[in-house]
Amino acid sequence: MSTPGRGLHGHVLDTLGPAITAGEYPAGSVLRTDELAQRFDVSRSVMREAVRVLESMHLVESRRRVGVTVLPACEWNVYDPQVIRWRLAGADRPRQLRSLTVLRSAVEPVAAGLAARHATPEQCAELTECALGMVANSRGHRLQEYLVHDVAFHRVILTASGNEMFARLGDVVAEVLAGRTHHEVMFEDPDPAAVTLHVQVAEAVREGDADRAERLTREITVGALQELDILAP
Amino acid sequence: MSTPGRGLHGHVLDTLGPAITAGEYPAGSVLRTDELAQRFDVSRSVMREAVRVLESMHLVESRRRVGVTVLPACEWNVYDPQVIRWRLAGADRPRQLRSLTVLRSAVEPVAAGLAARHATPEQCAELTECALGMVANSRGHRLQEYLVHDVAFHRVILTASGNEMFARLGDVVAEVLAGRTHHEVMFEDPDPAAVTLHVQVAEAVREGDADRAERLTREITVGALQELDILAP
DNA sequence: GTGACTTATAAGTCTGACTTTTTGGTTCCG
DNA sequence: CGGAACCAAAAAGTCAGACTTATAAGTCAC
Repeated sequence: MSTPGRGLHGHVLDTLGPAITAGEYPAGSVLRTDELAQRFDVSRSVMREAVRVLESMHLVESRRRVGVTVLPACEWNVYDPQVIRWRLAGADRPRQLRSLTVLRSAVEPVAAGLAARHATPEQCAELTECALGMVANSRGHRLQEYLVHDVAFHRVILTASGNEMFARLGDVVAEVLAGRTHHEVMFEDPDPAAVTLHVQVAEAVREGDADRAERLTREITVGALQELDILAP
Repeated sequence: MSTPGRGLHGHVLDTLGPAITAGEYPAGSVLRTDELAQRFDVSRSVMREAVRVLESMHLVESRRRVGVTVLPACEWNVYDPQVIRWRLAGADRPRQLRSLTVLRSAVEPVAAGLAARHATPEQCAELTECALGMVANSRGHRLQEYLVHDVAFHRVILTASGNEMFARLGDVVAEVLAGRTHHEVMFEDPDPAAVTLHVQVAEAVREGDADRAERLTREITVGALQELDILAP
């Protein structure tokens, strides 16, 4: 996915990144650039570039006379799309999926409210189209087609909010929705109530009703939380 | 701040990063590694490491026979703390501050609600202490001392939420609060109502009243939005 | 045991030669 | 005139090796 194998250092990252985020090297582990270079059969220059990238993600720290130290998970740049992808591909996928879903539940309602205020006519149209696409594919095991429209729907909401930080979460939401469809629950057709909510959100945004858009989106995200059993007992 | 001058490539980044995020090189601009290396008087290896880091932040893209192309702002990893710092230090500081404040307004109330459910006794105590510290420094131009406790308060909330994604926004919130105190409004003592709200949030969290904690925190963030004139007419 | 000194180590840096990919032009044929 | 195949240049990518620098850790004298 995304941009695989953009050079040798990319290949190294595709191996080291997942290994570190999966906890294969516990925090405090020390690696040596030269040894890694040998192990991956690349030159030191290439290895150094890879380490620099890991360092910019705060996955490791490089210090003279010590080596490359793996940092504790609380230091990681968990918003880096690459890190998110690595973690979703690894062992703590469930944990990551929960974190992201909680984040969604905080952000998307507010984004929907803002979208109701700022969405352009084109975005409103697109939103309606997505909602209709969801309806059209909500029955008969058309999960793949449903997913496409679902992802597009949430992307438009986030973009139309006019907030760049929200907009950049589009990929994250896409990943979560895709993950839900492919690996987790959802073996049968999507919940009709959720579909209806999406249609209503599109309505609210079109009519510029920020409060209603926010409230309805909150219902959607509450549903997402419940699917993962994230709720007070 | 943070980790300045961690090697030559760090110095290059400290110059190139701000320049790019400030829009000094418009999207699509093409740079050449060799030329940059000459300009910064470093070897190509060092320059390449710097470019790799910028690439991992999606600020630039490096392609053979083309060069290093500056990417449009919508591609940037705007959650990267380094990128946030660069942008806050640059020309679109106001815009960045608004984006972050809106993000806060979405995240913090939810985080407070979760904190009410998950906070340990120690965190509750710390929270109360912070609130008291805010009260104690809310009068008599003790802005610096007030800020310290304010930042600590929000950090505890985000951490106590138990969500790693929220916890990592501590630095961002700190940056926003500091920015508000130093550069923007706030030449006089903080709003007494806001101080009271913080005390009440601490109460609500201590009592495990998630709804109240969320509602009160929402009031705090609404205040922050209003300070920046972000509200519907 | 404490402090100053030494040493070994691993990252950091630089240089130069070589490889690979890709673009844009050129040529040749239909 | 237009398109396909070809070629050459440009810039990133890779590698190997020599050298520098910071620093953790060990050593020794006091």
